[in-house]
Amino acid sequence: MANRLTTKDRILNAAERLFAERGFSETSLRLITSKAEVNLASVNYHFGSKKELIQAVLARYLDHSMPAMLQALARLAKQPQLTLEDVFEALVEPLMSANEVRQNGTAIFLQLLGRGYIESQGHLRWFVTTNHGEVLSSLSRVVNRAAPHVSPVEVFWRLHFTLGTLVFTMSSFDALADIAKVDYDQSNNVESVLRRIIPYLAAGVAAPMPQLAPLPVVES
Amino acid sequence: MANRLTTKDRILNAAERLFAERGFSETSLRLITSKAEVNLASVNYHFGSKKELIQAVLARYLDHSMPAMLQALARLAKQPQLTLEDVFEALVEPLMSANEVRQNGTAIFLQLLGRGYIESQGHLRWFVTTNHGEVLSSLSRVVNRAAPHVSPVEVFWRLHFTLGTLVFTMSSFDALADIAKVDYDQSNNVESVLRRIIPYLAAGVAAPMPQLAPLPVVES
DNA sequence: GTCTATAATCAGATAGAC
DNA sequence: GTCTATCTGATTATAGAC
Repeated sequence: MANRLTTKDRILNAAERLFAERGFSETSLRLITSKAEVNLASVNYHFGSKKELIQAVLARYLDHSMPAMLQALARLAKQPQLTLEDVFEALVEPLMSANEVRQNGTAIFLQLLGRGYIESQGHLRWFVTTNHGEVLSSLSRVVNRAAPHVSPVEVFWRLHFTLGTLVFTMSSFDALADIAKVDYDQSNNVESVLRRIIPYLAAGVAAPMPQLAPLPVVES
Repeated sequence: MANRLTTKDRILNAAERLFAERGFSETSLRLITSKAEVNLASVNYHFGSKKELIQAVLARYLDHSMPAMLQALARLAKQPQLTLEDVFEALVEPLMSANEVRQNGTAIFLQLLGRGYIESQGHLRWFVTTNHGEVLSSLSRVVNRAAPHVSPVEVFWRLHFTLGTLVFTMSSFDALADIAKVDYDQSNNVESVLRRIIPYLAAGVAAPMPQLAPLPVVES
């Protein structure tokens, strides 16, 4: 034992890497336990089921980053003047703090989040929104104050557009960074991409309201 | 037979719906063939394997929409004056033309595309980029002309941010449209969301260049 | 082309010895 | 807590009759 992590932690560490890289359903418990060098049965002993392991992996990041997010948002709420760039800038640090959980934690966290939303593992979406919905509503309020010309429902849409930008980019981070290096000789790490993304998000969220023709009836 | 689609088409139709809704690996051939009301073995007879079925499903949309995209881009390239809103507006119609392939085709197409990129089914990424990479490079050129203050490498990043916005939003379309209806009493269909997304994308792509500190060595 | 039947594999979960 | 061995069920794919 001595200089070795507990079995539980070895499982969590191996699982989060594999889940982020390959997705939840593409990652078998057998693969996890072999990478973690622990016994297959230990997953069920420590976590009960694969579903609960997935939630435990995500919880480790959510419990760490969401409070940091809320704090940052609370600080922003007190600020008298507020631009959208300020808002998104302020969220980088809480996101980067996921690197304290683990090396490359920020990328892993955002990849897991994206996979959680997209693999319609119903239980995950429920798990995230019921435990951490406050972050989104708090963010909505701050954004609304920084961009008062954007209606609340439009803020709702644009924050989800923003989430899509973030998680998709992080899911493809390795491939995209490779192309940027090969085709444009530009080096990037997770933080540089996050900062590269900020002006894009800020400008997008602050864009003029769309002019939509009235909807025809029915259709979905 | 008479008034009944061929077995091959019945499989494609059932498969694309299920793949778009649930993802590729979460959709078994058994589920597909039962929804399509055809025999399980017919998938392998007509397509050879699940992998090839996935590619055939995507190909039907790519072969239809990508040429339309290229035409729209060619028209744009000839235009003397060009704004980014023009560019993205012009792409809505080719995207909506996927509805000619099938009811709700646009949403299905974008969901499939997103899942193809995110479920690291390596073969799919390769399949898409080798067959239709020209669309991206053509789009890059047009965008670069409409927003000359954005460097080519930044255009590269921002178009991928844009792809993320699109596919993530469409993957979550039903859930998001539900929330917009319940919480904000706002009805939406696929086209209205696409048009809602345009100002966001246009503003994001046109945003001022990021000011980045020089990168430290190493790190990924 | 379509069907039944089945092969071959792999998944998550568990019983029970230690 | 950890291990081996195994259960149970699902999956893709195929052989072979019709």
